Amino acid sequence: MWIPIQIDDQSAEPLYYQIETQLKSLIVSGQIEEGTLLPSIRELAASLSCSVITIRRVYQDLENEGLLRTKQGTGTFVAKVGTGERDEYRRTVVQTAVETAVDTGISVQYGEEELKQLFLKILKQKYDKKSGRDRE
Amino acid sequence: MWIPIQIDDQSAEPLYYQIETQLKSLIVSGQIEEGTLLPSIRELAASLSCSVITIRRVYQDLENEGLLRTKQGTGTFVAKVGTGERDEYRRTVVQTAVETAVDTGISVQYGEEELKQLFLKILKQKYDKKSGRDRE
Amino acid sequence: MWIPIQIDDQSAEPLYYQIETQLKSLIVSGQIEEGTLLPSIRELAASLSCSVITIRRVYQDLENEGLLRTKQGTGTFVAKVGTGERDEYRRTVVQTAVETAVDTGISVQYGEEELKQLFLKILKQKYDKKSGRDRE
Amino acid sequence: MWIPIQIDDQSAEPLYYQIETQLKSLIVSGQIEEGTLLPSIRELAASLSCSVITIRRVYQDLENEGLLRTKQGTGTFVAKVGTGERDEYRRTVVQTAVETAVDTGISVQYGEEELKQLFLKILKQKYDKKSGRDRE
DNA sequence: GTGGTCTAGACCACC
DNA sequence: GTGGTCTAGACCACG
Repeated sequence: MWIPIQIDDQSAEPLYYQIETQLKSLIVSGQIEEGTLLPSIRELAASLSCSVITIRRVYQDLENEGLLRTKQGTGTFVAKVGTGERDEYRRTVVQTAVETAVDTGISVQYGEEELKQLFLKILKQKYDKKSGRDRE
Repeated sequence: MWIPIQIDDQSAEPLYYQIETQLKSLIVSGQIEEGTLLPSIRELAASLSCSVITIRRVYQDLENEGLLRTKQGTGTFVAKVGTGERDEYRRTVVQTAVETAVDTGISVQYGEEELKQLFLKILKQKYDKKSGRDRE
Repeated sequence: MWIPIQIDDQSAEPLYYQIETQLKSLIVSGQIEEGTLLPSIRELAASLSCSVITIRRVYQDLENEGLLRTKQGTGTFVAKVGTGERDEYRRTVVQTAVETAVDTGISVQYGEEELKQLFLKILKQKYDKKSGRDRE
Repeated sequence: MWIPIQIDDQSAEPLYYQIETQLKSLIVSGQIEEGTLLPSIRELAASLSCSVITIRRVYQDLENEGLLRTKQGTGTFVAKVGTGERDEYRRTVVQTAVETAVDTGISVQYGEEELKQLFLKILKQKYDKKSGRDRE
């Protein structure tokens, strides 16, 4: 099974973190359905050209968070979690990011209206670009 | 001179980074005027209960970014930077944070309208709270 | 990997600065190719008999200048920088040194011809010595 | 007596060093004649807006080098030194600067001819500019 | 193994 | 008093 994960070599973010974040997003947003069997640690490591240790950590972390489940000798699956729980997670992640953005604005003395306009501009840009990509 | 910096011991963010970020905000937002003599590294270290080396690093980093200027035997000053440059910096920082927030929303399949409403809600909350504090 | 760096204990120049300057020269002149994995900070510190912190500072400074890229857990690499940028850097460094020399001459009232002859003499000396060394 | 010394606040060079270097140049190049009575420490400090400590250090250093002589209760004079000695000093200072420039060129793999052309270009520029200023 | 952070403490140079 | 350099050594995070 093919998993769409992009690694940015230039980024300062740790490898495991890049992979973990993206995989998490795919799961909680429903782009990978529950019950799905994920690629083996070795496979995924190979396809991302990174160490198995790194992937093992990712799977481990997500299992600890209850998003994955490992069956000995079979592989790693996306766990069945309540829809409410998944939505909760999804909401939390976005909310945190938005709060950070607003806090940043406040910290450098951005006005409420000024910040709102900036947000709306960027929102439009990004979603226009996205729908462009989606149509392809 | 007193500088309002809050340290969060629980945070995963490195100490030096917390201080650096806050000091940077104070400068680029104009809350500390250019030319101001900052507290000595020993003073600030004492008042934040951390090592002088940590403060030294903060001052040095900000000097490398052109926000501070240090003179041996005299002290550390807020650099005189073109207003344009400072505004530019201020804008970049906020824009990056907003972009990250929107990207996060997209990554977990948030709809444009849904994300907009969430943002507006948080924006209102935070600015209401802020104006409450400001009136005190 | 072995890196040819000479330390002069007698010099008034700070240790970190001597190392930094020489490493920078090696990189911008192309004597160390881009992408090369440099020795670990501990290794280099040992081979130069100095503290790891001194080397760490060197690597960090050069990373801030965009000449190196470090990845935690992996090591420190020579960054892939545009050739133009590297040439630009190389030119700037030499130009500054030459300007300083000429300014010094002017400040003590050297005549143009007098300074030129002195330069040509020293140029010849140094390059003759160099080509002698190169042949070895 | 007025002494033409420029202080660069932006420079990383220590204050005392900027002053010392310029004063030294004025003396060894003969722009201030031997026997001249220099301004008092307080006067010079006032006219350069710096600490008397800094000027005291400058006078002290130059006295140690034999370029100045202090008479109790009278003031500080430019010492009478042999012309040979003065020329020797003048030559040394320029030679060192030129050697540094050539060394820098060599360290980043500049070719002999390339470096020569760069030098001649800068030499011409600077002396043309100088003679422009002199004619004013 | 790698780099990243933080500490305490020393000594020097500058003003 | 100020900042600048350097040290030894600890502990953590990453691969």
